[in-house]
Amino acid sequence: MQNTTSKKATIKGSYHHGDLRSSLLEAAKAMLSESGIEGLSLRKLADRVGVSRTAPYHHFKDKNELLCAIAQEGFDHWHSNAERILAQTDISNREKYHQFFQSYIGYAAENPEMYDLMFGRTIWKQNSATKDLRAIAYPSFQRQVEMTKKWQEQGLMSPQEDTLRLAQVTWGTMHGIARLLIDGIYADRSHIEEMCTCAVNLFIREPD
Amino acid sequence: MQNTTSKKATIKGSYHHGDLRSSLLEAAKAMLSESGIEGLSLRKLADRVGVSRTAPYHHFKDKNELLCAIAQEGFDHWHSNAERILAQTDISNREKYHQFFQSYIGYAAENPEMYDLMFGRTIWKQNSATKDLRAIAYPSFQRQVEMTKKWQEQGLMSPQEDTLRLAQVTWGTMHGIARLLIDGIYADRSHIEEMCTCAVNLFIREPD
DNA sequence: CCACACATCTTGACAGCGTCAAAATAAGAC
DNA sequence: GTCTTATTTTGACGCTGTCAAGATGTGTGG
Repeated sequence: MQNTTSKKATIKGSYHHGDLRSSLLEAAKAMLSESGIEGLSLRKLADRVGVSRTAPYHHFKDKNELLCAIAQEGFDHWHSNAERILAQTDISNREKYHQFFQSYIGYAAENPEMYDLMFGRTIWKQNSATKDLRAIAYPSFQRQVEMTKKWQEQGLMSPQEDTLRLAQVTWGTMHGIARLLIDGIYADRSHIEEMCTCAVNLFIREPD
Repeated sequence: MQNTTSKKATIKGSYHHGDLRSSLLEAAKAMLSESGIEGLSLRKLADRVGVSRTAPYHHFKDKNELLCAIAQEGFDHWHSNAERILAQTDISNREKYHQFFQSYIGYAAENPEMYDLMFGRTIWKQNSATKDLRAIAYPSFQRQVEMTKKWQEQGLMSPQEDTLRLAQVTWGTMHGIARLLIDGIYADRSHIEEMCTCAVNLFIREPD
């Protein structure tokens, strides 16, 4: 959209660069989707924005903090996606769940590198997630559990199963299919719809 | 077990080191399970085996080829595991599937770094898998599809679903749960059994 | 038995990475 | 207008994967 110069002119009350932090985030997101987490180096990022190698360190403690900040935006984006689907009132619960499921896989397929960052080992494996990121990510699963409970009460899902386990299994399925897709293992983008339908058939009981 | 010196003495008809290749593989597997893919560097590996930094390059074209060779051994290990379970004749089909499912998750939980290597993006994302690795990994899913077909015929799984999609979804579920576990996301080792039971309940129809 | 060919291993080098310390620069406050 | 503070840069260190060239040991053909 607009370049950094115009931003500088707009905000004006800023320091040397304008606002390096958001410029870095913007460029980093672009680099992420272009070349993945492995291809995102702080040096190339700084170069792209036009500052020296160590300039980013005054806005992010280290690379991990930058990655967490990017992931945060990813969660924001996905959450608004999910809310929009779940807020619908003119479709059946089954259809709503189907859309939710497919939209989750779709988000992963369309933003593979972002999804990998949000739900991959880079951040979560060695507990390197920022407090801010945790504050957005943790409620994400909590909501999944609550929704599962509601779906059970509505007779959409088996009421016999423990809610937490059911939520883990159903989310695990979405996560697994997403990962198979984005890692290019035995699954193809063109099969997304059929896979989702199949999964929903297994999880959702027929309406009475 | 035995150190390289004794191996050298045993095999004897070898060159400078004995057999560097298998020593490297052995040490690399140890380093992998100790500190993960990220912690496995060729230089530290060479140091550990007691050779110079570039010695490994005469046995593996590059790091990727070494990783593929390790993954191969992982597939071998898992396959023998799976065969043993599926060969049982004294238990019900349902129980057999349950054991298979739980054993898959168990393997991932007990060998998290190996699982990540075998089914993670490091190898598969940019099609960097060796021919040899492909020759072991691809039939692995093929077998999953064949088993799914058999389970459908036996009335264990829904015969209405397309076999390939069903195989993708059920394997996706195993893969997803495994990943949530080993990446430390919203799932705990102590819940493995319950999660597996829940998943099996969803996938397997009650016996008539 | 010796020389030659070859497999194997080592040393040196290069570019890239994340990150720290110290110096330079610009902005806002008094 | 000076001073404090925020921001940015330059220099450096150790780590990484990998290539080129040299050194060394092994097995083979004469």
